[in-house]
Amino acid sequence: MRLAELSRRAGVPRSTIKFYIREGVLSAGATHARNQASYGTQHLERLELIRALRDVAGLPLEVVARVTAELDRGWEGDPFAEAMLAMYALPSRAAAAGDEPERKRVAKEVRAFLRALPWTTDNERLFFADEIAAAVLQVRRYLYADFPVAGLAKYAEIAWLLSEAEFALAPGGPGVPMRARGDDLAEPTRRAILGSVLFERIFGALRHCANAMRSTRISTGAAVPPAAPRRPTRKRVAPRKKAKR
Amino acid sequence: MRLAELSRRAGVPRSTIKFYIREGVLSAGATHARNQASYGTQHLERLELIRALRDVAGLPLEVVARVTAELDRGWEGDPFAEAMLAMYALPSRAAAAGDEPERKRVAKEVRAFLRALPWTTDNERLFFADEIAAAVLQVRRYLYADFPVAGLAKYAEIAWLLSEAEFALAPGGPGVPMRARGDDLAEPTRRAILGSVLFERIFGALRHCANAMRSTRISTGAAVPPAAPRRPTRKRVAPRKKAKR
DNA sequence: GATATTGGATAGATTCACTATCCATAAAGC
DNA sequence: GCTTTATGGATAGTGAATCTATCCAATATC
Repeated sequence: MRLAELSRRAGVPRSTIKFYIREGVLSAGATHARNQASYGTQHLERLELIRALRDVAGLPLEVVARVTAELDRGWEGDPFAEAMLAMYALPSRAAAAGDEPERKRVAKEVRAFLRALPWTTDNERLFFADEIAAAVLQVRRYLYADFPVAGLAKYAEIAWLLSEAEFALAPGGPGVPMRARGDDLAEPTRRAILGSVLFERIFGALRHCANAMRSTRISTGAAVPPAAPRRPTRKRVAPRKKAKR
Repeated sequence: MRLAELSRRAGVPRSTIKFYIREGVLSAGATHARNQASYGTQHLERLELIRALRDVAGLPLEVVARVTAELDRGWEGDPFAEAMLAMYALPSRAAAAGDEPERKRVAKEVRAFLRALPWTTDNERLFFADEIAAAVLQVRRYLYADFPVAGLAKYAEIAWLLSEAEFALAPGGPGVPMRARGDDLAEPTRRAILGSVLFERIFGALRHCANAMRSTRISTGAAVPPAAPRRPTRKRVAPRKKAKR
């Protein structure tokens, strides 16, 4: 397909597509003459991923570029690894506090902490240690000067719980099967990446809500119901029916 | 204190402070002559909050302005309500998908869902319903065309769990007591707001990590340890009463 | 051969968050 | 009182990020 068609189908202006190619988030089409190039469905898919990442997560193009670069350098045999590795190019909100040696020290501590978790796999893929360390340093800087790395334990536990829920929801997972949108495009990689950012958004909103409710209960003296001690998770059977459309 | 001193103490350039005042994120000093104004500690605190919100959460100034406006219109008697209401000015990543009526319909559904939760307090403060509805619409648009509102249940449960952990950590809460940084400035409101954004960052990093580990385990066929079935949660000794202040 | 479209290059637009300069006025030091 | 310095307000400029518009010669299509 030609640029014009790609533009029309993706709903992105020609000039923007050219811009994306210039910036390296989108690969150039196959040129077979000085001013003739053709684009494939992979360009369309990539374009949709870029827009989603920008619309939903508001990621800067530079980060999107890292993600797509990760996607491009082939993990063909292993869509999960592919998606996940791409996803870990995601965060890097950088802006860590503290000086270099301190960051290194905390990162080391965090790695040790992560390794001690029951669900850690290997030692090499602990990229996030730096990210987590940066967050810890910010907490120390702005909130609790002596926040211990061990204070992450509860959060780690809950994060693992949340990842269970997220994966259960993935089509093919143990959750309720759902029809994926645009099946031809919704390959696992794209779904994994989008799922990560979309459910981050959902969960964030629910978290705000929970915090509000808890604080209201506390300040009005109302009873604060305990966090569910993991009841049998009743409704996994049928009851969850449809939604519209 | 004069502008120069405020600037020096907060580590923010004079021109930036003036800019913040112009933009309405910071209130003007008390002017007692055409070119004389004095600033109080509340200006210093506000300035530090603004910087933290920008550095840590990367919030756009417009959102910071909403937060500070919320703070300024007095909830004096109730620091919790104050902090929380300010915090709910936070999100609004807007950019909802779908048309007006659809959004309204989903928001209504979400409100009903929230009201049915065991921990919802009143019906008025369901601001987040719109935010959550927007997120649901994005999930439907980009991922699962028929994602049901009921699919939020698991997430809501986990969010409540997380909010428990967050509140337990607050100084004065049942968590490990920690020394707050700069006690004179760390009034409850500031701590609540900063805590919200900081722990969002921490938890997000841990979540990425958990997802990575889970996906690695799945793709390599390794055992996937179950999310803790809520073990006795050892340190719950004194049954958790109200939080600080 | 006439017309329209293409890819590539370049320049402009827009927004955001500052930053710098100017200036009449007030304060501080002498 | 007089000089120097600092102040607040206004205005303009900067730089990054993300597009958007225009121009152009080469190519495609009729």
